[in-house]
Amino acid sequence: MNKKLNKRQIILDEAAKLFKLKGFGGTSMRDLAGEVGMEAASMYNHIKSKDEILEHLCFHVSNTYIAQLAEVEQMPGSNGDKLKELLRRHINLMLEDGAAVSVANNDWKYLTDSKLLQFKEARKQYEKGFAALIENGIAAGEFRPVNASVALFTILSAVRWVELWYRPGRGVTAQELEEDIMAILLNGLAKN
Amino acid sequence: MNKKLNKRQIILDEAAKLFKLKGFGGTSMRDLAGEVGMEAASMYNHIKSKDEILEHLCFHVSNTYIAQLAEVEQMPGSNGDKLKELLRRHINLMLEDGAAVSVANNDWKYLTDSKLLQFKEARKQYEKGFAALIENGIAAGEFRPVNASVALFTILSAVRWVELWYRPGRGVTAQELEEDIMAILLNGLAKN
DNA sequence: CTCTCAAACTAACAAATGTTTGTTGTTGCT
DNA sequence: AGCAACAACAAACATTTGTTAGTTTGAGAG
Repeated sequence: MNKKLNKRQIILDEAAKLFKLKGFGGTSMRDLAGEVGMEAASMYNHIKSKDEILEHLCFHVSNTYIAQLAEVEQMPGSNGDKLKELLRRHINLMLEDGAAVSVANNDWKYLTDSKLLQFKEARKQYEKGFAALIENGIAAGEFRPVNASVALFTILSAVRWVELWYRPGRGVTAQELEEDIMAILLNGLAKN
Repeated sequence: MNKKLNKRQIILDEAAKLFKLKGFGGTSMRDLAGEVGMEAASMYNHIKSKDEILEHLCFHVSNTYIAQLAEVEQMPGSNGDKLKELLRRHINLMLEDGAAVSVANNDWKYLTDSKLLQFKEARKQYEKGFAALIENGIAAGEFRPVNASVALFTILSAVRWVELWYRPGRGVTAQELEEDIMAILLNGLAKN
């Protein structure tokens, strides 16, 4: 009974890796089946369609992000503290589930119709919550009075390279990574 | 005689827009032909293949970046000045040629064989030069002693949202944009 | 042993893909 | 007018695509 869920999970995991590597359009069901170790047709015993795979991966990520936002919003502390914690969790998901995050970042545009709308909406919700932290921080005098949207996208984009670049054991630990990124974004690169 | 170059340019420009919007794999030659205003087969009077289009777009961008690096390297001034100038030009190309930059950022992985290698090499060269500026700046005491690679990718990624987000007349001018981004990256978001 | 049922396979499908072929205007030069 | 080069077209191509149908396999339950 959980054998089925297991095989399904293997397919989803392998799909995330392949989509990250070769893109959604560049990955055929036969490619994926080869990686999983069965024929393409056999996978349809476990998944509904190629689109369903993409949807699962994208919404797994967006749901996690939104849940993290909700948690952080209800924490005590300054806006700076909250922003830092949200960013920390944001980076963490990339480190733990890099392939899925990569797919959600790059291949979401291949979602169809209502699912595409739904995903865009979810992303917008996350960005709105993120921006609110920045705006509140500016209003409270914690942050520089920059354009909040510019700051938001600068920060969110800044951390995107993590999923492209980071591999465990590359001389930089996850902690160092988080610290350096947050140091640059919050305190800047210039010494003064 | 320049009619041919003209049509070819139209195809390349339209391809950049479509690839940005729907991805390389998600754009068929018939889609593109429809946008250009001819049949798919007719385009082969102006271009060699779909791959050639992708190659042109990708290398146009990478060549420009590398040329800008070479120019800035030979300028006088501190490492901070050079970094600032290179970043300014980097952002500028995104503002002026956003679609092509988008393709080079997202669809380069569909390049084939030697072209793929070549592109990766070009990117590495650009990153190396960029990183050298940061390292020299740290050595000279101009910058915080962070990991140069982390700083490099944080900065390069941070500006990537520009091509995804920026549209002229969205309330933020190109100047404000550049200033705010550079302020955050160089001086940080936190007030102190 | 036999029945069952999920999960794998082979084979085939229709649709879409990038590209080639052969042909037909159309333009400009002599 | 006549030739040459170009640029558009329709039709077809071989392949690849995602997916379905029908069949076989194999393990567990009675």
